[in-house]
Amino acid sequence: MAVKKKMEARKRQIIGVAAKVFAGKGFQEATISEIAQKAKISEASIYEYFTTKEGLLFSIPAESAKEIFDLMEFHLKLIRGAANKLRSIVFLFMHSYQNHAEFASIIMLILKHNKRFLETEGHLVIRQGIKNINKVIEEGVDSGEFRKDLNPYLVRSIIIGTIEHLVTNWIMTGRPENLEEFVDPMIDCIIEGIQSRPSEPVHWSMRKMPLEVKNNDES
Amino acid sequence: MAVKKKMEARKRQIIGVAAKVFAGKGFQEATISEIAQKAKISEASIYEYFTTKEGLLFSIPAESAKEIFDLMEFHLKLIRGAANKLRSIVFLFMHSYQNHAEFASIIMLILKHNKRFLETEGHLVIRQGIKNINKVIEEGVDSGEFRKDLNPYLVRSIIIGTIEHLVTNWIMTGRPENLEEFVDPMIDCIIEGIQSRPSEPVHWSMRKMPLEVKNNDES
Amino acid sequence: MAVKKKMEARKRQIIGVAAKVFAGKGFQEATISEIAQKAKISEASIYEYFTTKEGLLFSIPAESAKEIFDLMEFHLKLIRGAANKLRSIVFLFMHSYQNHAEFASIIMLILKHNKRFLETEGHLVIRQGIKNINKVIEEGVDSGEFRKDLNPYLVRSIIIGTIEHLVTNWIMTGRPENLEEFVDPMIDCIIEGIQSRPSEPVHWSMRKMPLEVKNNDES
Amino acid sequence: MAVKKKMEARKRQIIGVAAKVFAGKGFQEATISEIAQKAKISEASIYEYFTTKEGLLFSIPAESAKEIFDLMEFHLKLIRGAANKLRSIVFLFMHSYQNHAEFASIIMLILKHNKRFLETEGHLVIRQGIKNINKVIEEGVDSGEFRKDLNPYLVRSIIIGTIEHLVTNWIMTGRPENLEEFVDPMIDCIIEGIQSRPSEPVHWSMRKMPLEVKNNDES
DNA sequence: AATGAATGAGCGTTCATTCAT
DNA sequence: CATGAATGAACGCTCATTCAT
Repeated sequence: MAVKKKMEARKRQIIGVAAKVFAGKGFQEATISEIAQKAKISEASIYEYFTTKEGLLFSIPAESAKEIFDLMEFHLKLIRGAANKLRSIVFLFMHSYQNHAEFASIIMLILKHNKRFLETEGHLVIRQGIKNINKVIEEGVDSGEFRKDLNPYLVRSIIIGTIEHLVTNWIMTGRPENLEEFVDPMIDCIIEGIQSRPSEPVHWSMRKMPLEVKNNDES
Repeated sequence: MAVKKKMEARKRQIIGVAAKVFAGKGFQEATISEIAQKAKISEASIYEYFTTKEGLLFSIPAESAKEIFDLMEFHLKLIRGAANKLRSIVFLFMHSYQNHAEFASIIMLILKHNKRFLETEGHLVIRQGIKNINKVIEEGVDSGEFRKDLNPYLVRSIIIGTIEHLVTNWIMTGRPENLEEFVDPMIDCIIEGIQSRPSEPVHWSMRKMPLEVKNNDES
Repeated sequence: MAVKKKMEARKRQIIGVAAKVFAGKGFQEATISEIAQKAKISEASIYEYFTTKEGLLFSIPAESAKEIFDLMEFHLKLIRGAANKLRSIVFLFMHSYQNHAEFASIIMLILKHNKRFLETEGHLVIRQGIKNINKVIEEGVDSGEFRKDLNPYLVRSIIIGTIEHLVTNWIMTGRPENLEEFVDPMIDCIIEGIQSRPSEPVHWSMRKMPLEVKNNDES
Repeated sequence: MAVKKKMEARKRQIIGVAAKVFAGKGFQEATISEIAQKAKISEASIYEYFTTKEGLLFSIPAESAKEIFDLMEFHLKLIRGAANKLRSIVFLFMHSYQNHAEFASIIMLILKHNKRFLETEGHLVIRQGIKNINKVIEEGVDSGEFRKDLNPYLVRSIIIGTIEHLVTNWIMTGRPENLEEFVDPMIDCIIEGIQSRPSEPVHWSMRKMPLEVKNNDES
């Protein structure tokens, strides 16, 4: 058991170092040699824990992703109203990416475009998470909070696409400094649309319920 | 003149082949050797036209992108109303990507994440094109068609992010088969929002106006 | 320890093969591939021991040179008289080059003209050795054995230049077969000059003190 | 005829440019492309005048060498005394190298070590010139000016070796700045030897006939 | 005579991966 | 469990040289 623990710890350590290196240089530019050096381990030893370089890459998001989506699921149970749930989801994404820049880099710049990753367990977690978004949208439609004629796949694509675009831009250019500040305007925009209206009745569900009242202690 | 033409033709031919290969295998997986073979040319000759493998890659979008954005600019002059213009823009993107799958692959899966590409002339064209979207949004805000409190960067991000997400998904999974059918729902969604409303007055600008029939007489 | 030894042995083996190949074909004409083949090792393995082809080249003289110059220093301590010391030095050079033709080739035909080699540790050893010649000349001047008005740099240049010329010629043409036979006439010539004299008093220091059991019949 | 002239001029121009490039970068680092560019000619055209890159290299010294050795022959006829003739020869070499640094570089760093060059017409000229030195030495021996027991090959090697060493050092390090100031001390040294003598009878031929005002202080 | 275009032939170097110890 | 040592397998890129025009 202690042995298993140790192995798990070692594995996590390698993943941590690999995440840094992959995020910094991309998959191809990164080398096992560099990862080994920075993890103070031999190259050969890395192959004791991971079958290939790509296998190591694919192992990176598993934990973080699970963490995020578990948290998401937890939050969604506490919140009422599809709009507020969406806001919570978007916030959680933005917050997580903002505070895990390496994770964000790896997801947005490397894994998102790797077809082999799609069949990975790491991606399974992500797919599960995305289903939650679908569920919330459908919930909103069913409850009458959202328009009946919505295409949930499209709405989900708008939400995720926007998030990914903002995060990718943030990674590539460094701007904007604070991703979270886009959460509210973004949700507002998606909920209400960009069209101006004579008189805008504020639906109850639009009352912002700030997420900030959570303690987010990440080391 | 004929000489120049010939060189240009050769160059274009190489670009065409390279686009296919890069789109099919990604940048790293693709080899100059394969491109040369398929272009029925020697590897060395490729280096007569392009300085490096990456230089060749960066040369691919230049023309197509310019074509698209020129067309976009042309259309935008003919269309009245910011919403309709946005619809036109989105349609043009979707249509172009749909009909240039390789171009789409290269942009979405390879170039979008290459920092060196950002400083390329190919990217300059794209940046110019994106400015047009900004302009349309600002125009809509100024004319009162859109809400005054919009953050144009955000709106642009929603539009581009959504497009990129849909296109990327389309490339990665093969579905949905028809990108263009997303144009109207997407624009509707973004303009009106996803919120259901008691009575939804249709703003004049929401009247769908097919792109092909220009000249919109708003009586 | 045994491990270190093995690596060192391997390294030396590669150096040995490389010396042969470089000496035979010159630097550019030689290929890593050939060296690897002859050393019965993979090309990649060579790069485990040496960073570049040039690095491998530069590693060749290090040991041999050190050996020679150490021996020189040892001998110089045993010999009295600057002239005899010079004779010893020249003999040692000629003897070494004669018996290490590859080493001679590499030094004379390849390294001597490589500016990057000047900043190498291998060259450092050589510079140290040359300093010894300077010291002997200065010693001879100080002791009155040599003329007071000598320019030591010039004298050294005469000695080294002559050696290099003879050795280079020997490498390039194969003649003369025996380099060592030039040692005595050369030193005599440099010590006494080529001028004929009415009566030539033999200074005590000119008594040849042979390094080897050479028969020097000075009648 | 005018055509021939033009071709000759063109050839000389190419040689001039090639000399600069080869001297500056060495044979391997130099490229036909660079030479062509600097000569404002196409690469292909160079091959109208020279069969190969090496052929071009070998063509460089022909003229300059002939010039020098013709001049040498001319001078030697005017001078009396083997020692003075040697002085003149050495001066001519040093002077020529000093004033044709590129020529010096090419001879000393590139051609001297090329076995194929030995069979070239360019080398023939040089061999012819060197024979003159032999002749002078033999003349000196026959006339009694030099010792009877001299090995002319050795003496010649001392002279040429020293020159080559000084020139090579000058090229490689940039010092000493004035090669000519070595002529007198060098000849003195070789003629008289480095040995100090109780009373030095100055042979008439030793009267220095300074070509330049010496004063040789090199650090 | 001049050259634009094309290429054959190589080569050094990198790295993920394996395996005996 | 850890790793030192070895390597197979590529690949991008360079350049001297050729030849049709």
